[in-house]
Amino acid sequence: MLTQRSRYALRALIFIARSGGIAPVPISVIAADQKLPRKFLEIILLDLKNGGLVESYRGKMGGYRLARPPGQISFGEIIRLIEGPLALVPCVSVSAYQRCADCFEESTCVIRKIMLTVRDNTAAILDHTSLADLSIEREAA
Amino acid sequence: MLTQRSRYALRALIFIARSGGIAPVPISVIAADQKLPRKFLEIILLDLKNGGLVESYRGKMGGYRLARPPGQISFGEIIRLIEGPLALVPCVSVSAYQRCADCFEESTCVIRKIMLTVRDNTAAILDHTSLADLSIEREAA
DNA sequence: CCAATTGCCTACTAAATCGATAGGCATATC
DNA sequence: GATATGCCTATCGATTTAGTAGGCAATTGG
Repeated sequence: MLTQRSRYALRALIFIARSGGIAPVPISVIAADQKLPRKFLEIILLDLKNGGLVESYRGKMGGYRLARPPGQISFGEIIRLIEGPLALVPCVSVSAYQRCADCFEESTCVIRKIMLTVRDNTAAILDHTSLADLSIEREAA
Repeated sequence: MLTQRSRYALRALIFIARSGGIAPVPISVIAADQKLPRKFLEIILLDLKNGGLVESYRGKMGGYRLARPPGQISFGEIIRLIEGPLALVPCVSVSAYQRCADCFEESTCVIRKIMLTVRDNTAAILDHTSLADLSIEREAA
């Protein structure tokens, strides 16, 4: 399961993407609309900023904007940034590979084999879906 | 990422499946061969027993055996038992569905849509691979 | 019957993570 | 210079994680 942080991050980014004008969106607006704890959201947005997904502007009329076009921000990148690797075991992670402590031979490990398949499938989906792919909601709205 | 518990559970079960004779396998043998903390492994095996995946026998000549043929024990079932739901968000879990607290409309939620796709793909892989599918290792050994 | 070997049960613990909250400083706008 | 914004530091309680310790219960072999 994803942590609350990741879910909040996704909702905040989707909200920003949809509010997608030129004017930055203040934290308080995001928090109010999405019903997220304001102070907690601050921390998350700071992480998103440090991760290069959003830009921030201070002072009156300040707030947050996407750092790139929504089509270039994938769900995979967001989740990796906030949650960590998509892989279920370290030895199949691309972004954070780590050999298992007492692994005899990776190439013959059954666990690794199936976990690699899972990772590749998951990554294929999450990395090819971006904040621009919000078609369902647009139809509904 | 999976917890250590889940990884240990997988390794223990695979080891039991491979030692797959009539005689039960003692914890100490599993722990020694797989280099797992013995006492910790006890707890995990108890969970696997309570979850109906293994049977235990006490006393001399005691130990653990699979409760079913290896072909009927899937990776999905093991992971769900020890780790919890495969789903990344509760609202797409089949085994532990839960509506999101402040979800307006599930059918139009973008996050839900992609997470459902991920879950279905993951479940398809993990539920259709069982302890009987150890072909790679057999080839190598 | 007794000793050895095995699983089972209870309790405990140290460390990390999770989900926040509080308060004040820095900066930009009007 | 008041106000609205983001930024930084610190703290907190609850839960989870990854174990460890010690002894009781049952089964088997001699």
